[in-house]
Amino acid sequence: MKSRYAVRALTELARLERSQAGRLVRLSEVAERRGVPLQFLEQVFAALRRGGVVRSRRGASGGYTLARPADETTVLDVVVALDGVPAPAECGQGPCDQIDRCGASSVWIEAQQALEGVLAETTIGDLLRREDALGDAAPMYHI
Amino acid sequence: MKSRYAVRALTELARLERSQAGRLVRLSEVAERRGVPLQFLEQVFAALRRGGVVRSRRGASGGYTLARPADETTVLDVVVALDGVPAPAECGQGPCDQIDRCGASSVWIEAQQALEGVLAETTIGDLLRREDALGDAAPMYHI
DNA sequence: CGATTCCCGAGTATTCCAGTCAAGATTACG
DNA sequence: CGTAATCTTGACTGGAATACTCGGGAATCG
Repeated sequence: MKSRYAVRALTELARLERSQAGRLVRLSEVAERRGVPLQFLEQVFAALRRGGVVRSRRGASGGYTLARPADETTVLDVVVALDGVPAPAECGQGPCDQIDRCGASSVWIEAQQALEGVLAETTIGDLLRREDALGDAAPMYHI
Repeated sequence: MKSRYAVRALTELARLERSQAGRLVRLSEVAERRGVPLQFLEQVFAALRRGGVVRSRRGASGGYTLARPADETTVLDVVVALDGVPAPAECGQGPCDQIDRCGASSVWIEAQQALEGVLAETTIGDLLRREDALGDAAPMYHI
C-alpha cells in the first residue's frame, strides 16, 4: 500500500537523476510532482534508506539518490524494505499444528513465490521507460 | 488470512464427503477436527455459501456440502468469496491521477495476475491428495 | 552563524480483522 | 404438533495495523 507510493516516488527520483547527473534530489521536489504529503514521504524514504535502496546526505543541498543503478533496483527490494518480506505462508506458527500436515499450506507458498518472481523481475528502470512510453503516446486509459 | 482457515476446512470437508457419500457434513465436526472455533467457521461458511462454493441445508441432520466436485473448486474461488477479488492494482481511484500515467501501476497488475494464476490452478482436490501423501509418508517438516 | 535539508520518535484518527454473542429461521423426527 | 438439532444473520468488540501529522533535533553547506 505504502509500497505503491514508494515505487512511484522512486521512479520520479530516477527520472530526475537522469536529467541532472550527480546532483542529489530533494524530497520536496518529488513530493510536489507526485502530490504526496512530504512528511509521509520522509517516513517512507527513511525505511528505504535502512533497507539499502537509497542513499542520502543531509544539510543544505543534500538529498536522496538511488543506492544502485535504476536497472538493478527491483520492486521486490522496495517492498521488502517497507512491508517486510511478503509472507502469506507462515508455517510453524500457531495455526499450523499436527492436525493438518502442511498439505494445505503449499498453495500459499507457491502463490508467494509467484508474486516474488514478478516483483523481482521488474526494476525501477523498467517502470521509468514504461512511463515515458505512455507519456508520449496515448491519452490515459484508466484500467 | 481467513482464507487459510477456509481452505483447510474445505479440504477436511472434502475428505469427510469422500468417506460418507451423500450425507451432509456438520460444521461442528469440521471445527473439532481442525481445532477452529465453531462460530468463526460458521461466519466463514456463510460467506462461502453466498459465493457459491458450498451448499447447505439447515435443520436437523443438515449441514454443508461442496457445490461442485472437489476437483472443480479452485482456491481462487474461495479467496474471492471471502476477501473479495484480490486487487493490489486499484487504478482510477484517488492515488492514480494525471501525474503518473499508470506506468508504475503495471507491476501491481502483473503481480495480481501471477497470483490469481496460481490460485486458479489449484483445487481442493489437489490439496486433499497432497495431504494424504504427507500423512502416509514423512514426519512433519515445518517449513 | 544560519539556512537548508534529512532524521526520528511520538501521537492520532481511521479502518480492518479475528473472534464472540445472542436470537431467529428451517428442517427432521417422534 | 412439538421439540430438538442445525444452520443463518447481524450486530458487537477489542486489538492491531495503516496512513498520516507534528514538533523538534542533527548534519551539512555557504
